[in-house]
Amino acid sequence: MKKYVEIKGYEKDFVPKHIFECGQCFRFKKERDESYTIVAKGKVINVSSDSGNIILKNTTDEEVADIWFDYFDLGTDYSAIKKTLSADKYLKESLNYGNGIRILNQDLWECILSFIISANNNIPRIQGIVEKLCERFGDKLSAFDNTYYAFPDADRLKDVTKEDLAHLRAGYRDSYLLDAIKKVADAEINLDTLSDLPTQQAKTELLKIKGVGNKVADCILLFGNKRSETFPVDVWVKRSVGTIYEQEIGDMSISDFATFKFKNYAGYAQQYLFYYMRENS
DNA sequence: CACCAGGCAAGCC
DNA sequence: GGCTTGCATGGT
Repeated sequence: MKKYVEIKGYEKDFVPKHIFECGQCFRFKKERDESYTIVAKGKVINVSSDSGNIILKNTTDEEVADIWFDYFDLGTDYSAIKKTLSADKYLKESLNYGNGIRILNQDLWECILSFIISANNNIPRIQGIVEKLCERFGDKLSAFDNTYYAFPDADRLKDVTKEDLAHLRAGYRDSYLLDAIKKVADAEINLDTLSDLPTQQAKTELLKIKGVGNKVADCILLFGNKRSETFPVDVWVKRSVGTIYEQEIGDMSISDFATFKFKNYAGYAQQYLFYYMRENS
């Protein structure tokens, strides 16, 4: 059986380095050949690009159709997004810098726990904590002569205790993780139907979880629930947008202003901006 | 030894 | 309602 897939037609809009290192996802490993090995959707694949073609190793055409096409957002035309957003002169530099970024459609549950962990934390440490969570509680996966671990679902985690979580070294976030696990495992929050709700209601549901505030909820909605109109505002984005668009914002919040201004492309704009600001400050 | 990291909850007013 | 403060942990 063929164990890799080559996908043509994404010449300018698929750059693995920018996709994985722009801060949206935490479970990737850069290999010596500049490819990226990732664990997602309970599977391990290696991602690279070769003269404009996407190369996915350890997968099949069927999985591409069922999983990876959606995960990599391959149905979205990023050239069109960039063309529209570049009408804004302040975004041009960010769009150029982050060329080839795509907003991944990640697992909702994984996003909830990952972005709870992300609060007041730095990216290497977030990655380490998420990895330890998977090693401890996730299913073992074998690929590329190595062992990897899937992200554990809520049911698998439903009986973990604070003591179990202590080795993650997540600090005060332990109780937040436990609250998320409880509310989802007990179906107090139904993740299967979250997509059916209007964005504001979906956000209200997520805000019931301790440790999920405005910014974390927006990240979950954007990266795990296809809400591309959401615009997560962290310190970097706040500083740049707040000064760039000072005249236009008026009494709106930065987030509401961005959704008003960029509409369904707000989430994309945010990610280009965030990546550019974080790498160039 | 300070200060910081993709914020948040709790406690004030 | 908006504003301030404390916060586990590990790196610099």
